[in-house]
Amino acid sequence: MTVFALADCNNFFVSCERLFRPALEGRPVVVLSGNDGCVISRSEEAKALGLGMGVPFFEVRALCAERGVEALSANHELYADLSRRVSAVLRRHAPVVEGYSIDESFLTLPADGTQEARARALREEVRRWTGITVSVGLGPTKALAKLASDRAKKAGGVLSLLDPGVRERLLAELPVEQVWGIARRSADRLAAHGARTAAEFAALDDAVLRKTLGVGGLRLARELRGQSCLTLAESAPERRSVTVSRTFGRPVGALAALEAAVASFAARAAERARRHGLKAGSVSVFVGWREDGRAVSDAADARLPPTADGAALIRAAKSLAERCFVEGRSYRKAGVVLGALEPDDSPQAELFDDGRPERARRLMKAVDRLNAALGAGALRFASEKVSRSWTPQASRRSPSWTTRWEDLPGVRA
DNA sequence: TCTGGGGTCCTAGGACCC
DNA sequence: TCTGGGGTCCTAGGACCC
Repeated sequence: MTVFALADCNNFFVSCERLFRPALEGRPVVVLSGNDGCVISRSEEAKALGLGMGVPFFEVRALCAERGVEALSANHELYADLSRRVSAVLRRHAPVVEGYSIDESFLTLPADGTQEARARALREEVRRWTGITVSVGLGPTKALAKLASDRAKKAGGVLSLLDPGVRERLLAELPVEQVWGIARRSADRLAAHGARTAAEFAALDDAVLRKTLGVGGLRLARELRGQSCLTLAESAPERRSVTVSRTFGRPVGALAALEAAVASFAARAAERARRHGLKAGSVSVFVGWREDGRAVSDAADARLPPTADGAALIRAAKSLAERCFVEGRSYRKAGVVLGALEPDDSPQAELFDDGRPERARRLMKAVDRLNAALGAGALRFASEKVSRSWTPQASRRSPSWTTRWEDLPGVRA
């Protein structure tokens, strides 16, 4: 028998920033999303000031200035690298580690009474080796482990919900919308059946659960009862789609600029697909703008012979952008989604194959190698460069301390 | 007047997650 | 004036097939 554990990095993005700027320790710090739009990570001091998760930065800018809050633009390159390092340590402690998000991993531990000691040891090693603090939740199911990790932060870093009595007390007082997988819509529907706490939710009749929230809801309720329904993914599931999208730094009204943005997104998406050894059989482009104060969007998509060739995907994306484009609209964001992904290992001969796919494959391989050696973006398609007027703002970005030679921190004795 | 039963595949949209 | 970016799964309904 095994138990589930969830290791969750505390205030992850802020913690990453502090690693290389210890002066931020003990001070209120927030990390902002693209265009410095929203608050997406907060230090404990920032939370104490009442800065909420996901609030628009412009609403709290004055408060931040007044209270000396350090606001930083997100540096995902740095966070991704540190996330990999944390996972590497976790893998030393558990045979199966399922990366759930950039800052959370599920793992299993043997149910032999040593779980809490193991969890503490793991937490200590992650801290010592990476500088990141994790909270660990233990439970007989994934949903309960997740719930335990939420509470672990205030309980010394490790919390177990393996004891049924402890579990019952917690679920009885927990508002149902704090359960993993239950948000407002579902909470409203559950309230109609008189279930407002996690315990009341778990106690609902199976048929009612199925009818109200579908199979997912039923599974979740069973998980809260201690009956394990969700298994640990032994290996990462095949990726279904790749999206690259951005809110523009300033509105885009010209087709040429929109096409340049979309070309750039398609190139990045193609790179990501190649990194996963995949090719795409469909491309979709979406654009967003504002009308009477509300956000509206449009999209167009197309099938194409599966490919990971940047040039082919750029061509497709640009023609879709043209299809979406309407003169006079002031676009605020756009994105490219690659779908119908499949492994790129079987060079399935195309009908009327003239050797071009193979040449494109070799070209892309060379581009990827050069960009890996010289730094991302060293080599780009000309169509990306026509206009960069759409580039998002990120004026408060920290250096990529661990992934770019030119950003390597220096140490003075 | 009465209009089957069972299946597949695809897509759009809803809901949720971090 | 200013609200991110990247994902997943499920469901309902339409088209189509025998």
